[in-house]
Amino acid sequence: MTGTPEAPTIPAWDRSQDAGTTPVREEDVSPHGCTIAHRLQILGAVPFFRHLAADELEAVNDLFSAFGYEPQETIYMSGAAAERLFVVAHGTVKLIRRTASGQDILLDILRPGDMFGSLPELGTREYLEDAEAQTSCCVLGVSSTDFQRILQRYPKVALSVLAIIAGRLQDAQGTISQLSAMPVEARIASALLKLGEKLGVESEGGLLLDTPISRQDLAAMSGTTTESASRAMSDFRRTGLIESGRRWIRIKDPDGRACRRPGHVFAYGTNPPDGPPRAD
Amino acid sequence: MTGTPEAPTIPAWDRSQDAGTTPVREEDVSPHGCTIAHRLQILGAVPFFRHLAADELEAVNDLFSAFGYEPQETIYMSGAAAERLFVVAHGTVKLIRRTASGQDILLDILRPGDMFGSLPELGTREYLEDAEAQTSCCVLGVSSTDFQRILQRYPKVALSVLAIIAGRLQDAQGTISQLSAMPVEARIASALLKLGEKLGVESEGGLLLDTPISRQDLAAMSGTTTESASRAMSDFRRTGLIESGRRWIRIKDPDGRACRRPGHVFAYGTNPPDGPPRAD
DNA sequence: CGGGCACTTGATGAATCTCAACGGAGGTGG
DNA sequence: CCACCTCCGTTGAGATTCATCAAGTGCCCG
Repeated sequence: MTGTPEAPTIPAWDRSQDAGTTPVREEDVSPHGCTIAHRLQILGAVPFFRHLAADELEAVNDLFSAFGYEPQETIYMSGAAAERLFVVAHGTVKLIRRTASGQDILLDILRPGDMFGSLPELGTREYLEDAEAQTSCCVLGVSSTDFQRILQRYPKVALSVLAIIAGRLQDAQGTISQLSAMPVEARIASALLKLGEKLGVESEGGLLLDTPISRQDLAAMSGTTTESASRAMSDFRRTGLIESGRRWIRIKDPDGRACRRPGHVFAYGTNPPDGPPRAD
Repeated sequence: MTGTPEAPTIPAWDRSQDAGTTPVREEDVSPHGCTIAHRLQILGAVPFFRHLAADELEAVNDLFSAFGYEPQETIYMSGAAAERLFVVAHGTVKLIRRTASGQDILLDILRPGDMFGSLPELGTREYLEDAEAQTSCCVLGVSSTDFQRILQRYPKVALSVLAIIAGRLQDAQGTISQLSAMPVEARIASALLKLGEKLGVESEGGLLLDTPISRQDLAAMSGTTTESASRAMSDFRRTGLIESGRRWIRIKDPDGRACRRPGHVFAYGTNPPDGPPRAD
């Protein structure tokens, strides 16, 4: 019993606005966001359920349950039995690996429509990472066995899930090569761009990361310390590449009109668009 | 046209034995290893085709072609159109990301039965990594569209592939946390244990890595330099943990009777078996 | 028998972690 | 509404790991 949502905690819908001087507005999570009526709509928008017929979607929907979490609350912990697969409905969720040395690694930040948790037929019977609510959020959960049945009944869903997981594998491999080859400042820049693509919303002055990202989050994404992350961010701010404050960040020139020049730190993309210059 | 095996190169079956003082015997790759007759047997042993009926397997087999490569030969390069999926039949294959800084990252070493290359329905239309023959090897290739059809026709295959890719994602995430959190020596030790699990064969005196692994390979797996890898290996050798020579390695105590004690470098496993000790 | 490659080892310096201290924002309780 | 307190972010100085540069050895192959 270590955080598996068998007995879902009370949703914290009544959470007061966190925003002060922050330009980041908290995702508006209202109680009816997870009512049975709306879950259909949410599941229907999930990439791998998109192609299901209405009645099929309804059948699938019956297998899911909703769970609410408040910020920083644990959804599951590594080591717990991996018996459930989740889909984010509202808010954002962090996937974190805790290492023996006490250092936390932020593997991913998930938005509505993203899946996480246990994948069926996977050898592992335990979660290998922690899942934690980053914002006030609502997730839909299905048992592994039920999801397994869904995959068997609707092959197209299985193919979509495969594509998603394969994409994540590619991303992870990109992260591996960055951790191996790039200096801290470039890794932070790369993390910012990745977050921008994923969570950015256009605002006057640039891409605003629409969820509270701390220096520690950036450090945990980049395999460094909060101090180093802070130093890099200060540099970027001084150079005018970003604006930032307490748990909010705006990337001033995401498209790289001024940034992605060769030699510049922001030139490091997530995936090199063209063939890498071999060093023969 | 940059290395896609449209026109497969001549197999180099006649390659003379590389073994000198090395205890690593080259995989015995004979020409008939890839004859049509034997391909059925090979494909039937592939994890995700194992459950196909004989006639189904035969139909699938017809879609594959065999390609032979000699050591260090490129199977495909990153940036090339990703239009083919491969399965290793004989030998071993390295997946390598080449970074802009010229540093190579060794993502994986693949054994017979392992798949690599393009996954269908995946957004990417180009390979993101290089695939290179590590030993003399034979691979079976199928076009992405044909593989897509296979997946659609045999849902069980799709589920198996999903499980495999999901497992690789977990591994990759483990690597990420190691690169982020562990010092060089521990990363090398961890790489050795991973290789041991994957490529090790019992031999008197310990687990012998049954494929030629250079210091540079270890460095590229661990995100460090050949010099650092060499220093770590020298330490391990002095401590009696391993034996090694020119492109061969024997792990003397893989089960960790003497090694996996707490505090020891070899205590770092690939995935922590029990809940991580939080540093609260 | 010569050259190249894999490996080793040492010295140096740069990148980055660690430790430490400080300022401000936001939230809490009086 | 103000005082306090905690957490986030910042910055500096010192310690440390690690990459880099530079030789040097032995094995294998041509």
